[in-house]
Amino acid sequence: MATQRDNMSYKDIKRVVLDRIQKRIWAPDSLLPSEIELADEFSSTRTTVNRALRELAEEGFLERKRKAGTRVLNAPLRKAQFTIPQVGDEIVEAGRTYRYSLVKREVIDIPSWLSATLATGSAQSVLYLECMHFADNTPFQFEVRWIVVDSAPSALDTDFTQIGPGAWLAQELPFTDLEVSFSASKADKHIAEFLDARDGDPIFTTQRTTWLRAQPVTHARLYFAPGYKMTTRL
Amino acid sequence: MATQRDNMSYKDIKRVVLDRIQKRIWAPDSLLPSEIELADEFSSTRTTVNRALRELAEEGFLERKRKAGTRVLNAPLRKAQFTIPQVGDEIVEAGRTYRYSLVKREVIDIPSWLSATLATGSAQSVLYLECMHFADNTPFQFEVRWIVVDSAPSALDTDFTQIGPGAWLAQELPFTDLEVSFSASKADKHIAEFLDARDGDPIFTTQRTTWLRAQPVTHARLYFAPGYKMTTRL
DNA sequence: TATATTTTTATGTCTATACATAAAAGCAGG
DNA sequence: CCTGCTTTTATGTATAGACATAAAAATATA
Repeated sequence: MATQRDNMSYKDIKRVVLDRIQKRIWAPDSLLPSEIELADEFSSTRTTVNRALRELAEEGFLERKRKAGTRVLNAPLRKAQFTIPQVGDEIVEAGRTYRYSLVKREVIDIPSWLSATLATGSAQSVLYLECMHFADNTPFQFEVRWIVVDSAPSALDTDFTQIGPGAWLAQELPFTDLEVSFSASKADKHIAEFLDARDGDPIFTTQRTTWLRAQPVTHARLYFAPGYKMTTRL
Repeated sequence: MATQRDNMSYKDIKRVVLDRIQKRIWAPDSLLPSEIELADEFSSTRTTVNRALRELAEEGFLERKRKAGTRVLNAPLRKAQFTIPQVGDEIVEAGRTYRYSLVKREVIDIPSWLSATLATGSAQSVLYLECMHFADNTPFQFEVRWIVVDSAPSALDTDFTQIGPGAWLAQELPFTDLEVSFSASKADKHIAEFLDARDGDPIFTTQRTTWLRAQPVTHARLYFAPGYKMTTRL
C-alpha cells in the first residue's frame, strides 16, 4: 500500500494535513502540533513530517517559524505557478499546427525608452525584429523584439527566417533574470493588420525582459490575437 | 563558514549547480553526474545533493528520471510564480490607500452561462455583487461577483458594505480548487463609468472561479483600470 | 530477428540521529 | 517596571544507511 513498511509517506501526510486545513479542523491562524507530535501521530519520523510541512508552506498553506511553530495561513496566498511557455510549444500542445514567419529584421540604434528600461549604460545597437506566429494558419501572436547586439553578437549571423527569436535565444543564450508583465493594450493599425483584428480591439499583451547577470539581453512585446486567454488551474 | 562541519549545504550546492548550468559548463540537454558522484565531489552526502537537485528540478532547470539520470533542460521552462493577491493587500503593499465600496447586491437565479461554467447541476440562486476598489481614491478595480448561495448560505446574512466579497470569502470559506484566467476586454459603458475610463478602452481582466471539492463556490470578474500591469520578476 | 525476461542502476523515499539556529519564554539585576 | 542575559524549544539541516521503483540495458527465448 504505502511505500516503505506500512507507514505514511510524506505525500500521505501532506494530504491529511491539507485535508484538515481545508475542513478547518486546523483553523486559519491556529498552531499545528509540533513535528515531533505529528511524527508520533502518523508513526513516522520528524524528517518525513518536516518534508510534508515544508512543502505545504512553500505552496502557501502554512507559515513556519523557528521556535514559534507552524501556523495555518488565514488567507491562503495560493501561488499561481505557471510556466512561461514558448509560443510554438503552447500552440502544439493545444493540438494545433504552428507556423512562424519573419516580418522585419534590421539593426538600429537602441531607442532611448528601451535603453532606460534595460538600464544599459552607453548607447548600443540592437537587432530589431517583427514576427508572426500562426496557429492552424490563423494569426496567433505578433511579436516585436529587440536583441542587444553586444550581449548576443551571434544574432547578427542569424536571419531568423526559419526560427523565431524566442526559440533561438532559449537555445543560444542563457539568462539569469527575467521580468514578465501582462497588460491590456489597444490594437493600433499596424498590429491590427497582422492579427486580423480591428483597429482599437483590446489586445492581451505580454512584455518580457531578460538579463544575464545584470547585462540586458533582450526585450520583447507579444501581442495576442483577440480572444486570447491565459488560464491556470490550481 | 558553512552550516554543519565545513561542508557545503544544499543551498551551496544549488548555487554551484545553477552557476554551471548558466555558464553552460553543463550544457542544455546534457547529463549531470549522478548524485553519488556529486556527493563525492562536494564531499557531501547523496541526501543533500538530492535535495539540491530536486529543488532545481522543481524550479524548472533540470529534468530527472529514474535510472536515466538528471538532465539540463534546454529551454528553461522557468515557472513564473506569482501569488494571487487580495486587491486590498495589493494596493496597501504598493503604499497606497485602499478604499472599498459596494455598488449593487441582489439575489438572483443563476444565469445559464454561469451554471455551465460552474457545472452546477440543478438551478440555484446566487448572490450577485458589484463592487469598486479604489487606490488613493482613484478607481482601481471594478468587481463583478456571483456567490453560489447553497455553498455559502452565510453570505445572505452579510451586507458586504464594509468588507469586500474577496476578503470575506477568504476568511469564511475554504476552497480546494481555483481557476484563474487573464485576458483583455473592452470597456462597455457600465464598466467605463466606474473605472473612469472611456467606452472602448482596453481593460485588463481577471476571472476567478473556486470550488470546494467539486462544489462551485464563487465566480468573479475583475476589471482593472486602464494602465494596469501585472508584473513578476524571477 | 523480434520479443520477452532479467539485471542493473540512478533516482525516490524513509529512518534514526545529531548538531545548528532563531526566537520565544523565563529569569535576573537594576 | 524595564532591560539584558540565559534557557528552552521548534524548526532547519546534515549524515549514514536502507529499501523502493522506474526504466534503461543486457540477456535469453521463440
